[in-house]
Amino acid sequence: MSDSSLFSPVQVGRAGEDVALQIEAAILSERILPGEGLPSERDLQAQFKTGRGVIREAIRTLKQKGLIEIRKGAKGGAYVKKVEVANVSESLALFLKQNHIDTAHLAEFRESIDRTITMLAVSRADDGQKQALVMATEQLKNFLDDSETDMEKLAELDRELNIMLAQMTGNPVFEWIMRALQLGFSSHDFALYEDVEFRRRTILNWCQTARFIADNELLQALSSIGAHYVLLRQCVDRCRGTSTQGIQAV
Amino acid sequence: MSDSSLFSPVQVGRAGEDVALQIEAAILSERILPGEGLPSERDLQAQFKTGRGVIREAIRTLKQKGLIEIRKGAKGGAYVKKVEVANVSESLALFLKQNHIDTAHLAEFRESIDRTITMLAVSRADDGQKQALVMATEQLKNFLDDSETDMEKLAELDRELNIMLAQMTGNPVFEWIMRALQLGFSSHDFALYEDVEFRRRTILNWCQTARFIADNELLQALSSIGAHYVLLRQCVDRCRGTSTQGIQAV
DNA sequence: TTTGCCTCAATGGTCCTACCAAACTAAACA
DNA sequence: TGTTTAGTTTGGTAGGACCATTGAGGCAAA
Repeated sequence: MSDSSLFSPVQVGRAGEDVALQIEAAILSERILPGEGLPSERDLQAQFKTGRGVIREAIRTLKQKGLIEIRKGAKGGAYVKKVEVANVSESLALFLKQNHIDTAHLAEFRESIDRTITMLAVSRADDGQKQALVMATEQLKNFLDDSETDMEKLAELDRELNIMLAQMTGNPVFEWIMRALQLGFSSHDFALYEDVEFRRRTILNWCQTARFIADNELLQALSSIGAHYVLLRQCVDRCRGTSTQGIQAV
Repeated sequence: MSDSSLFSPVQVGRAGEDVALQIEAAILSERILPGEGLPSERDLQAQFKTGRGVIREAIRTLKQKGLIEIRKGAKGGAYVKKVEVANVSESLALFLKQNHIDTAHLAEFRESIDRTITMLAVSRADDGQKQALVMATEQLKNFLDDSETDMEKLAELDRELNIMLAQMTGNPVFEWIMRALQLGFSSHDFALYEDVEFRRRTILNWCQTARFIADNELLQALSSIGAHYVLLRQCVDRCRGTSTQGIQAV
């Protein structure tokens, strides 16, 4: 599976950490490439001159970090893989959840990211991408009058739209941040689509935004983004306040 | 340490995952609060009706996630703690590193964040905070003509400045993102301070930016932020290109 | 009483051995 | 030739044993 002289026996204390660090270093320095497999637990046990439990804990750590995946059976073992955005978002979500993030602060952050993304998308995306975005928003309209709404599908579409927009910046970092944010707390966005009236407005707002972007109307697109977050804030307020309160005009 | 009926025995397959999930759920639902301790490994082993190895692997997973810390000896065990930003940044750094992020794309993202932060800081921070920022930048000047530069100290100052600015937005999300970004790849920024000429310009740029912010000169502050990234790009180009190439005028 | 030392028990860290379950391989067989 | 079956590899689990660390409580000396 892999070279034998890559690792050295463990010295003192926290052997598990040591093993994990050595293997992680081997992966990060690309001495072991994604797709390749580590030696079996029993082989590693021999190479590191340690107990199998130590190896298993190290493997566990690396798996948690997203650096490897584990397969059972013959030809099984730990296989190096590329770290996925999902790992970052899980970590982020955990942090946000345990630290009781104010949704208003989160919304403000997302709004700022959205505005930046919109600016970059308008100035960099080609006409094909912009048309594709408009097309995608048109699909949303199918959910306008659908009484028995498939929320799953709707949320999925919304997510794809956000990511499509992020991709149009030509900068993958924005796409990743967007994916992390989405995975982290899509729950908040759900609220927007739960209520019929908010759903209608949100969908129409998406269509409007896409059209402005396609027409290179930056300022109007930004304005439309702003309207989206006005909707979001109203929705959050409404869910928190007296639930029978009516929707105020935008 | 903790209630006895919190957990239930494990059923099938991946017992370790199951245990980890149950404990994680108990932590996230705040049935166990930060500072409190989990039962000892041997107690958990009894409660979950499983082997000690399984418990240890679960504990390892939670430790990696940053949900608990582990102490040895009497009164030792797993203690619940708040997830720290460092966990998010480590995860982020791992992702960025293994996916070979283009520094130009990263810089663009950081620049956009910096601009947003600056806008919010100018409009929300009180005069005290703004003065404090100016004061802090003045400290940088001590490093202007210092021949034997303490890079550690300088980098630390730079980091604190960025975080101070992020705090001035009044939105903790920006502070956390900034911390994550800093921890993730401060290495790139180091380059700016390595070269004497770049260091001089960067320090003066910081002072300028702080003054503009203190004077509520938003546009000029943003312009100054832009200049910072022009410097950064030049520096990166220079390091990548022929190393003897001179610094072009800004 | 106070201080310093010592012992002891609790607990995580490591090692080992055994067995089970899954999954791929190859031989045996129809 | 195609299918079934037995074997082998490998991770998953169980349980026991011992070590190192650490905190607490007791004991003795000042």
